[in-house]
Amino acid sequence: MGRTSDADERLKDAALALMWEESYGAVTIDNICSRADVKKGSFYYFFDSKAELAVAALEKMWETEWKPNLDRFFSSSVEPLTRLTTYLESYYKSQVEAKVRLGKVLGCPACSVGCEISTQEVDVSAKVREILARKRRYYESVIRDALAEGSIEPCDPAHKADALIGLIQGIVTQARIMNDAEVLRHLPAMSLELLRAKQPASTHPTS
Amino acid sequence: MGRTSDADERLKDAALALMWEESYGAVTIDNICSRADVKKGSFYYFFDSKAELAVAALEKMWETEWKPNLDRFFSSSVEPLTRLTTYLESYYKSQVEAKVRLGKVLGCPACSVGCEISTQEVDVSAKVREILARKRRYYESVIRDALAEGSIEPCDPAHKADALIGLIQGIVTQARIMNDAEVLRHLPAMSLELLRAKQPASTHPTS
DNA sequence: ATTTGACTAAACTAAATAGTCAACTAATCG
DNA sequence: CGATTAGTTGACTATTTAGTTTAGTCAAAT
Repeated sequence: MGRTSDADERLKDAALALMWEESYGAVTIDNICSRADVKKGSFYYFFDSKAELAVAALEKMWETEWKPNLDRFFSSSVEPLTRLTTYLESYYKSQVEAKVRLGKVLGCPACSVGCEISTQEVDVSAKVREILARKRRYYESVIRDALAEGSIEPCDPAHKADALIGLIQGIVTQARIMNDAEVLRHLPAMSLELLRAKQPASTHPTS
Repeated sequence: MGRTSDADERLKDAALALMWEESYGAVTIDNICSRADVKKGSFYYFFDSKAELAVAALEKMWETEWKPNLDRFFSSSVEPLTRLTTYLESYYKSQVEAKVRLGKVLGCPACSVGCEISTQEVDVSAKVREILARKRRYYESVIRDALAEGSIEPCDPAHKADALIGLIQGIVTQARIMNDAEVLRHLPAMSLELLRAKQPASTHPTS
């Protein structure tokens, strides 16, 4: 009953976008409200703090963006290594697009925000870790499937996943720091090499 | 003439420590002043803004910490791959120590701050990039020397350096996000594997 | 020893920011 | 319809923050 609203959704969208384009600390509640076209009173009607909104925004991002996207690319019907390379290629493209649209390479919001606030905001950190752990499963299953299929050299899947995640996150962060999407261009090939893929696998030519 | 002061040095030290333990955005000029035991009037006597101080603090960090440390570990008198592994092992130890001392894994200040402010503070970003580029040379020369020596499989040194830096930075960031220094434990071994070192090389047992 | 310039102290202003509140509006249900 | 619940608004306070000012202190060079 009563009236309904999507102001809370607009707030989550605005918060995510601003934290991503700038940083958690640089964004104020006023900024978020004004971008969402919501008054401060309404903000506090829905959320108690910026941290609480950030947690909700990250969860929404997972549910509406990351998960659907990952499910699409990491479908079991696709060859394991192809899941990975097509995903990373699309990642590269999306960062190129962001650079064109905003003049900035934004990288990964979970990693950026997580790195920024891990020593401060406990709840936000926990949500970031949770989301990164969910994403990890996709990578790990690629490795297991590739291993079963024999398309990569034998290895310990958990350790390889650590290394792969590290490499990807590191290169993505590098791209943000350098504000240069081209850093991401060789990421598919780098990943395959890290995994010791037996064949070149279907990656599009990369220079 | 006139008197001398080390207030500016204390400000740089305080700024670096705070940005590292928390984040660039979470730290205020008042925080820095109070940690450095310097009054705001003196702050503005030496620096125009937090950004300017941050640039000076990062440069000081390079000059007094990073460079001496890197020169020590990456001495040409040491076998190329041993330079890398001993450096990474000491990195692991220092992060374990930070965790004990502060209860927090801090990661790399240049990467954390760089990632946080790359879309906002132009001057600080430029300094971060400069410092990361200087550090890159040490990695690249390890790769070239290892290649010349035949201790790693043939590769393109520049591309390998990209991947190695990505991996290291990614794992270090991961350690900060997870607040878990153990993430760094296998970094020496991971790096050797990424480089395709021909022998196990002198790494202490890991796992 | 005095002068000069480097530095400090503390109190100040102005702006930004977080957070509150009570009155208001609109949708829904009986 | 009118009552109820859900959401909105703008004006409000209190605090934090950046940045300024001015008078004064101290150390070194002459």
